[in-house]
Amino acid sequence: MIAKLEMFIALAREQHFGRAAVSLGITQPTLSTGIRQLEEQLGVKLVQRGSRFGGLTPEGQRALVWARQIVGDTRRLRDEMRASREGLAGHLRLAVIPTALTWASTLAARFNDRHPRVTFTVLSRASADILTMLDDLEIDAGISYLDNEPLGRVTTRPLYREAYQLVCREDHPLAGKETLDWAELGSLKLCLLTPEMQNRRIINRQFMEAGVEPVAAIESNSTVVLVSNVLTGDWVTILPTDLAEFLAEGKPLSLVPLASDSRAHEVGLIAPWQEPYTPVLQALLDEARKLSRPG
Amino acid sequence: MIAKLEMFIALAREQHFGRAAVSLGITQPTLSTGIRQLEEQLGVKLVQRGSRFGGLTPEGQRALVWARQIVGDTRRLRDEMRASREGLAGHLRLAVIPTALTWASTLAARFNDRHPRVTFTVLSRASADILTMLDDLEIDAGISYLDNEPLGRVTTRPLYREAYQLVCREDHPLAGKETLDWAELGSLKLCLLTPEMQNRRIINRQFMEAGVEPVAAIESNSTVVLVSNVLTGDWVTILPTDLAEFLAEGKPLSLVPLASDSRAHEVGLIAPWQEPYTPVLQALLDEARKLSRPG
DNA sequence: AGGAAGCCATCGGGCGTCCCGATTGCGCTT
DNA sequence: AAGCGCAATCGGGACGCCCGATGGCTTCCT
Repeated sequence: MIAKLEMFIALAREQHFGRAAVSLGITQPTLSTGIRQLEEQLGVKLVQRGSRFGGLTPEGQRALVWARQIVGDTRRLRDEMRASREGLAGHLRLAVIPTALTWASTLAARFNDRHPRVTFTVLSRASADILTMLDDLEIDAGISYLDNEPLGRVTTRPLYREAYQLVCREDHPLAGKETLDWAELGSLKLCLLTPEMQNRRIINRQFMEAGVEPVAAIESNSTVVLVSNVLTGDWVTILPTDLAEFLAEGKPLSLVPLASDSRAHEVGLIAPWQEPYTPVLQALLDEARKLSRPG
Repeated sequence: MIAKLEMFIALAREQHFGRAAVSLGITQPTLSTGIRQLEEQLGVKLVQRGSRFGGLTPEGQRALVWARQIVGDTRRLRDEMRASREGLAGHLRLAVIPTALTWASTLAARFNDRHPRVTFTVLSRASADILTMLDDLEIDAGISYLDNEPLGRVTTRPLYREAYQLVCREDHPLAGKETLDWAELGSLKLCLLTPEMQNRRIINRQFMEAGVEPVAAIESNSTVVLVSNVLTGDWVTILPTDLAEFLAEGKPLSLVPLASDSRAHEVGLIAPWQEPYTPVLQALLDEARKLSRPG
């Protein structure tokens, strides 16, 4: 039964019988009969079929909610029993927005310091992906913006509020200034994250509120691209403080704080809401609370 | 896996391998190996053994919480799919404190009127039993006192507040009085519920606060016994209003309201907390809300 | 102290179910 | 009309589960 629910979840995620089967390490016929049996046991059609996958039925949508809960709880049961057997041990999978990667690494490092037998996978993902990955049980927790997208059934621990810095070469005209207003950046050669990333949308909003409409001539989904671009020419970029300091370290770059928005965007740890918490996740939430920086 | 979790839950409930097996309709060896396999899969000893059942280990206690959740969600998944197949249909099992039985019957009747394909089992149980039966998934909801025992992870819907009446024969000296104080009952021949029932403990407290210490010469766990006793002699009993009116109807009995406690004890529907709710349970909670009587 | 009874673990056999590779059937594209 | 991608179906081998029988241990009773 639980195995079939896992098949169902994988199918809903992949939207494709073959890929779902591969992702589970089974063959397509096995998954096909598994789904059929699940439908028979529940007495409901879960999947719209017509010689290819055609989405979930409304019943399938509802069943998916329960399936995620059941499968998730089963994994949590296993995890907790392993923890009670081996002490705090196991593997935590995190997905993190690019601009919070340095924080994620700090969190993981501190946690591993305290609990050496817990290992980590840290993935860089867009904030919207993080929520679906949480739903699909692909990750155990995420780090993302807390105050924007509808979050759903999750627990959050604030970590910090994003403040932004202009990053430019040391020989750039703006280098060395004390602070800058967003309005002063309207005419610069900007390279920024791609617009599907929430960080970019936040920056866009800041510009809009300042009344300027900048052109990002170079876009990327990687902050490394942004910074290396700044190094090669008279480009500038805009990055959150921590990440800016990290990437600029040891390079001929200058950071200029940007006028900070009083209601700056809050970034924090996001974990599935559950009752009770497994020891590992509880410890991670505790660690995040310790790490959190007011303001 | 789920089957084994059901075995585990049954074992925890029955505290006995043989009885647990019988309650599941399987043989004792099957249950025995099932538990062993569950322990192997989780890598933890769940049950204290020594040629007979010796209770759960601490890990077993924790695992039991998850097991109940997983098995409960699985049943809810099935229920909801059946509901979507056949409309609101199914079976609801309620456990109800004896003094609320008339309310339970009203609730069940109204609900069945609106949703004819939902059938009911209504059990009369002590309030403490109701909570363990909820935990053990033996019932879907209960009706009990809301403001006394620690309730745990449940949802509640208030139904009414208990007010008490003295029940006596029409030819009894007290018959026909407007009201009575608890203190005036100290010397009467009382028959009351047995002390393990919470209703009796509430009544005891009322007496204690009134400064009298009555002797219940006849005790029973059935309100029918109480009333039939009142009928046969110069006994009196004390019952909540609704039940008193119901049992006294058509009999030569007289009801006298007792000075009501301002913080009278609240009685209501109790269902396991869950997210989301199944359609049937949601409908029951809605019905209870409609039925609820302020005051 | 000895016998009996209760309780849980283990054993061996029969049956059901699951999984896989191969193949078929369907619909869309070219 | 042919090709291709996708999901369903088929047949066989293996694994796991359940049962009845049995054994070892403890506890209770006499």
